[in-house]
Amino acid sequence: MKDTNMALSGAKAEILKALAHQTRIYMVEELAKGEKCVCEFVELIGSDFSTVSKHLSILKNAGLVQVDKRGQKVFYSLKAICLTGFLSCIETIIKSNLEEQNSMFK
Amino acid sequence: MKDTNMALSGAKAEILKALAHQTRIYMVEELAKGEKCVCEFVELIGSDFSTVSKHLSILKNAGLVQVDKRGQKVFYSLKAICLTGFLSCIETIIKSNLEEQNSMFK
DNA sequence: ATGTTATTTGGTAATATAAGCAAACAAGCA
DNA sequence: TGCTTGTTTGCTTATATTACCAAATAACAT
Repeated sequence: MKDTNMALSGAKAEILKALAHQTRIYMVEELAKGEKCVCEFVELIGSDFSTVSKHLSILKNAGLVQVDKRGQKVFYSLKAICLTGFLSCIETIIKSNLEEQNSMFK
Repeated sequence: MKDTNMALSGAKAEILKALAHQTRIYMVEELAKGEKCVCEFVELIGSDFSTVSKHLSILKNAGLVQVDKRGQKVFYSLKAICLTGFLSCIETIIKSNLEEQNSMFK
């Protein structure tokens, strides 16, 4: 095992882990449409402030989103724009998986 | 919360979870160079057959890799080609994160 | 001052993931 | 038959993640 390569893979895994959660993917997809404040997410997702805030800080710490405080509110927006193409790759995979499943029943 | 959107995000999360592990990212990156048999991974990673086989089956079940049995050996190759661009997006994020950390000490 | 918006910490409890080991099982090769 | 290569299951142990609740703290607005 080449330690340097494995370490790099580990760093990449940390970022992917930040994204690999139903709620956080949903957040990123909502942010792809435009910035949102925390209160909007609280309403949209239906969890309490504490939970929503934790999810957002995980995305922030991974460098995937950025923060802008304006007035009383805190707005989050997408920082890593390439995430959009990223998620469309995942959609391609999901479609491909579904097609294979369907072809098993023909 | 819109249930249909959340369900889709959940499906995407399942695929990302399959990838969000140091060893499995390393495997995908090795497969990006070309196919490899299980025995090669066992030597490369240094875990036993059981562990390596489990990781590969997680990638296979997520639809990220495909299998080709030839002779005594089982060869794995990358199925979702878009994963390459995928991982380069992650690298961009890592570099960006490092630059921000560095600028904090100037 | 008071209310709104948000973050962070601490605690509990449930669930998920991971690694290693052992062993059973299967397929191809000599 | 025996060897190599894999897969799968069962088991144990350790660690991580998640959700929720409560409470302290902070910034801004009225």
